[in-house]
Amino acid sequence: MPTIRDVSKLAGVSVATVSRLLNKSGYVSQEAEKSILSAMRELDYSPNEVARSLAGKKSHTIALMVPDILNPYFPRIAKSVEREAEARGYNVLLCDSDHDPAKEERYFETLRRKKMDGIILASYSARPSGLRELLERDFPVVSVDNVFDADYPMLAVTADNRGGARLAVRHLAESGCRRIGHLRGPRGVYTAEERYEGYKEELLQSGIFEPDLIAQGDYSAEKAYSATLALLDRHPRIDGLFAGNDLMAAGALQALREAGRQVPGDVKVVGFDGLDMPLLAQELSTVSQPIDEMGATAVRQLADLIDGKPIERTERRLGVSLIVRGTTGVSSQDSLYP
Amino acid sequence: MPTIRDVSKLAGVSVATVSRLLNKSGYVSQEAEKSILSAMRELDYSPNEVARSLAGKKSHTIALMVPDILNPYFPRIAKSVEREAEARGYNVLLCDSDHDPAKEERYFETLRRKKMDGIILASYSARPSGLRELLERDFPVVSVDNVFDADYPMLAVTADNRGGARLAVRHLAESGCRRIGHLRGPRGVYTAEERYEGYKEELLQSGIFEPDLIAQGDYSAEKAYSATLALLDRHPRIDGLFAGNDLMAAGALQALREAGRQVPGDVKVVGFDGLDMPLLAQELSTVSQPIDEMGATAVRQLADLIDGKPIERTERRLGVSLIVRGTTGVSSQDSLYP
DNA sequence: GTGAAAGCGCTAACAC
DNA sequence: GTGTTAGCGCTTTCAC
Repeated sequence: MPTIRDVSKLAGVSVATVSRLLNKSGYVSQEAEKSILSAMRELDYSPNEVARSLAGKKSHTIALMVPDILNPYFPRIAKSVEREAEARGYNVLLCDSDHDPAKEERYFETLRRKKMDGIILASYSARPSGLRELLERDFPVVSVDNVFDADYPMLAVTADNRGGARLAVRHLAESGCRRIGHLRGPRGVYTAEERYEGYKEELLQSGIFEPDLIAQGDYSAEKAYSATLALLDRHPRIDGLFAGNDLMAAGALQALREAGRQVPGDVKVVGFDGLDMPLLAQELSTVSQPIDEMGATAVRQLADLIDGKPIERTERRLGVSLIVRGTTGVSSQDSLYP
Repeated sequence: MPTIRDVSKLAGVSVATVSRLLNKSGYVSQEAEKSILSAMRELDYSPNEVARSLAGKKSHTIALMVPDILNPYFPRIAKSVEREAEARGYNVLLCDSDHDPAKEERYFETLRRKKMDGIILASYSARPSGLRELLERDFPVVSVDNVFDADYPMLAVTADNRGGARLAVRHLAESGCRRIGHLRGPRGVYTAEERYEGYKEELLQSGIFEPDLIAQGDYSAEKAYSATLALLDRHPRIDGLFAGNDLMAAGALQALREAGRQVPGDVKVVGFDGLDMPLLAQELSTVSQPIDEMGATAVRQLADLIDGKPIERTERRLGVSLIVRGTTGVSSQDSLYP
């Protein structure tokens, strides 16, 4: 593999000049530039980014930490993060913690060793100690769709979970539901708590809050399925259901179907996320998050952090919107496909 | 940040000894080990992987190139690749080409600069010139779910697409279908051609092959939706449909529903992939690929390539299996959820 | 405008 | 068993 030295020799200049041209730093005369360029072409030179990183103290790589890339929410995040990152000259290292705190900690150490320029944290484990250490070292980290407590001082990009939940529940109430259940996400997970709060607030305000209509889920369709069956068993007359995310809404729909409940006739259902899953997306009323924008915003914030630019807000909360479809009463014949 | 030199000083040994311990290469005495370990702890030392890469000629990172991480097939690949890679000490750089040849080429150049140890290619663009260059330089590359022609000599891990297609079509025929259509994948894409061939072979053998029952899709649900509507228009009496992948099957199901066709009553449908999408996975009969195994196998092959181990087979073809569910006649009440 | 040279933090001979 | 030292390929002062 040809090196910068080979190029400099062939071009009859010094490595410093080649480096200047490469990085567009400092002056390089027309003729020097010409001969360097042709030397590069002739040698098929390609700068060694590893050496650049070592000397220049920047790896031009950021890490994306997710709990499970199979959860369709995260490919959405990954897509937008990758896009924005690539556009800004960063590459993305995919870290799937697999919901395993040990693996996550392993990754934090790896990221430190690999001198990542920053981390987009789309994971939501409790209190990763590796993360605390990184933060103490002023490692640039931006959290997406999650807000940590004060022990973990970092930027966060989130959606308006509380407001979205209220939108969803209000819509159910306005559609005539009086017994509105909630299939909530895991305890201690920020978004789950926020959505639960929104649900509660709205119903409290309407005077129809009933704590026993809440079922515990873990953001997975499987758990949602069984939790919904149990909920139906306890409260056969439930007529509305706000699921903490679309995946759980899918599990709930399956359970409702098997329990012989008509949707939206007997029970109306609203999800959260606005994922674009085949079949599901045709039917499910949901609260849509601007996931792409969240990913892109996170990268932008991270890039500013890395560049040492002043950060105006430490928390960015993006708006959500209600999408009304078949599971709350509109004809399910409507198609998303053009 | 403390360096290996700081550790060696504090431990009262040379950097070489520390390096030996770090890499478990060469002998290190008990006492040296002890003092080094405590020095590391005291300094909170973390080896600089960038420097290791430069000196040691290995980045311990592989790239995963996908055309679109939003297509649910690719998170499956990503998951298994990441898992196997992490277990073997490699990290994974996510490269989403976005179906854009220019972006893909940009990535090939980047991967060369970043000294990736290898590439898992789950992309399927025609003839990337950047890839040819990498191959010429003996860059380790393993292709998943795709086989390139002889100009691109590399290992490949695929599923038995042809056999799977025959399984699907035979199942439709045995279920009583006589006019079996095919919603095929994009021209020139290896898996699409293979599945098409299998479809054709099986029907030719049964004596019910009819070329006009073939509709062109592009592996997306949207295109499948419109192509299916057009197909139904041309051939209202179609009674079976083999979709080239599950995403297209989803689009087809939507079209059939809107066209007023009963599934599986009027038309039976089989997909390909065995994706685990909410709702869809409850109903769709499909040919299941061992995606996890394909990803893991690809990483294993790649690791062997990187380590210079002898490769026994340049092409690995994994078996598939038919999963019969609601869209070919079994009660759609069956649930995948426990 | 350009070049010489000192690192960046680590590995790997090679010598002891 | 351990230490010395020459790189790995690049960036970046600092002179000229």
